[in-house]
Amino acid sequence: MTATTPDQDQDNLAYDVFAKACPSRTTLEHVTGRWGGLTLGALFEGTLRFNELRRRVDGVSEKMLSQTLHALERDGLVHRAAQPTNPPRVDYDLTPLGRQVAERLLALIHCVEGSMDDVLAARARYDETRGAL
Amino acid sequence: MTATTPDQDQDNLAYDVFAKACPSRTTLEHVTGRWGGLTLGALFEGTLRFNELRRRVDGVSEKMLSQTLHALERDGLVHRAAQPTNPPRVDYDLTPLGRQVAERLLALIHCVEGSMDDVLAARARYDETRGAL
DNA sequence: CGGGATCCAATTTGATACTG
DNA sequence: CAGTATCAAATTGGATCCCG
Repeated sequence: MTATTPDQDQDNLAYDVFAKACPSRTTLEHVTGRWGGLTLGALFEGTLRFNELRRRVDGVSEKMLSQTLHALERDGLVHRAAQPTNPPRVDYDLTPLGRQVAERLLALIHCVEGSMDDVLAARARYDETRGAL
Repeated sequence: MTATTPDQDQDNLAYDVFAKACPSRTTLEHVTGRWGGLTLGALFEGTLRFNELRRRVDGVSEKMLSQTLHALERDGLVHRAAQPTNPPRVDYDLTPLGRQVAERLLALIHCVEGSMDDVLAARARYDETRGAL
């Protein structure tokens, strides 16, 4: 491979989230957004139907779930299987790509959950010293 | 250490992001929020000053950066070192905890960046089939 | 049941201006 | 330089109604 591709040396910077206009930024936002992350997390455990998902992701509205699901489906992270029965039944599950992403996301989530004691302690300290000043 | 702490067996579910009222949810939002993630990512590479950070995180406003930084500092992920010089100089860097979290976050970011070709392809497919319907 | 469309309220965000 | 304060605009979020 000659030097035709500038940024291929070590970091694969074809897409850079730090750049305002990069599409990776919007995808990252779908993934890490308020509901995107929880949705992926829920689906990581297995296939779910719309209302199951809604119950699992505590606090999400129909609209937001629907919207989130569309974005994730469009990005190829979630697969939607609609069955033409009556009443209708639609199953959602992760694509292989979605599974990869969700894995990293869950690692992050668990890391945060596991550090909450430290976080809470830090908050208490911050609030104290700030009030004492 | 005796069995005084109930949830230490395997999953450490003392904090559950899926629960609406759990503090871990707010911390996760600070971390994965629009600017939190990019800020942590930028600081992972090294100490930065306020305006350096602002330049690095393309598109962030003063206000949002300031707000983001406060939240992350309060959560104990970012350390703020202000020097009483003139002009003032303030250095930001990650705490050990922040480093742990940022590592997972970057794994996620790189995973997404590395999958963008697939994502873009999926989007094109989605938009097509949708327009054709 | 699974959602789309709509309307409205609440939040978030971003310029801009100002301070130490 | 490193922020805070303020205000208006953009976005998000939710409740509701409706349809297949």
